[in-house]
Amino acid sequence: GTSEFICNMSITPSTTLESPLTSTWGPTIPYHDGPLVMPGYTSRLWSHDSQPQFWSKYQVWEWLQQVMDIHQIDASSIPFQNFDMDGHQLCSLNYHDFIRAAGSVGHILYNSITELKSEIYDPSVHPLAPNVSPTPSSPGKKKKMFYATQFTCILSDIKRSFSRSHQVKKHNPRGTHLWEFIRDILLNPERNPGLIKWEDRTEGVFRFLKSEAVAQLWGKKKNNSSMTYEKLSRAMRYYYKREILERVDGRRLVYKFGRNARGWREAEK
DNA sequence: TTGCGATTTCCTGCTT
DNA sequence: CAAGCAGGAAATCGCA
Repeated sequence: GTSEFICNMSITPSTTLESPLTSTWGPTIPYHDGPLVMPGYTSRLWSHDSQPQFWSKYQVWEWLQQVMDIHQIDASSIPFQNFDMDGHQLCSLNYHDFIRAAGSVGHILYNSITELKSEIYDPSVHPLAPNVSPTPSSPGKKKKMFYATQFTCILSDIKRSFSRSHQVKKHNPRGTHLWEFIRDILLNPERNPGLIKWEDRTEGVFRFLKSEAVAQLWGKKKNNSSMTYEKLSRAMRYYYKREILERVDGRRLVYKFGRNARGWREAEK
């Protein structure tokens, strides 16, 4: 096939709509299925390549989403509010803390963060032919960790491709659907510049405060500069039939999450 | 290449 | 009148 050069991470100058949201919600990174597995797959998922110790709260939250996604676990199965912390705090948690905070999923999260803390990935190194010295300041022990990490990556990839072919179909990675995009804005008040607001948090009722701004942001995510609230709302209305949203009549710009919308509740034990 | 899901685009008509 | 809301119909796009 034709191979196009996709320039998707263009950094646009600040506009009135520019917000912290856009800097971390870049477009999904395209990739082709190369060899057997992809090198550094895990690290590639994180747009923030910084060390977890320096993550912001939002990055921690993003990491949670990614880990849950990789392991095909529904995001609503763990209480995200237990991870309302920045990277420094996250890194200070021990194994039992993770179990306490996330139950059975705790060990997965613990393994992931331990892995990320232990080594800096080098995506340029192919795991099947790792003949590059890792980092300047890491002799023997760290080198071993490096290979262990790469091995874990391979395992993740295998697990992932296995899941892909044998488990529940998953058309899009988490966060690419409109309702998830909306939900994620709602769930990050500190990064939500008054775009959408909860009307009834426990009932899942919310209202657009800046409808066109949200549409622009959505358009930006989809690389569609001509997105409007008019068109976005049509997509929202399609969700009624699928019960991802419930109808709220009489109130303009107000919607409500339906039974098929996941991960918006604050505490479901 | 085809099929399908999830929008995107456009539109007519109705409501606030 | 300007925004929203309702849906139908058809076009797109990415992915399997």
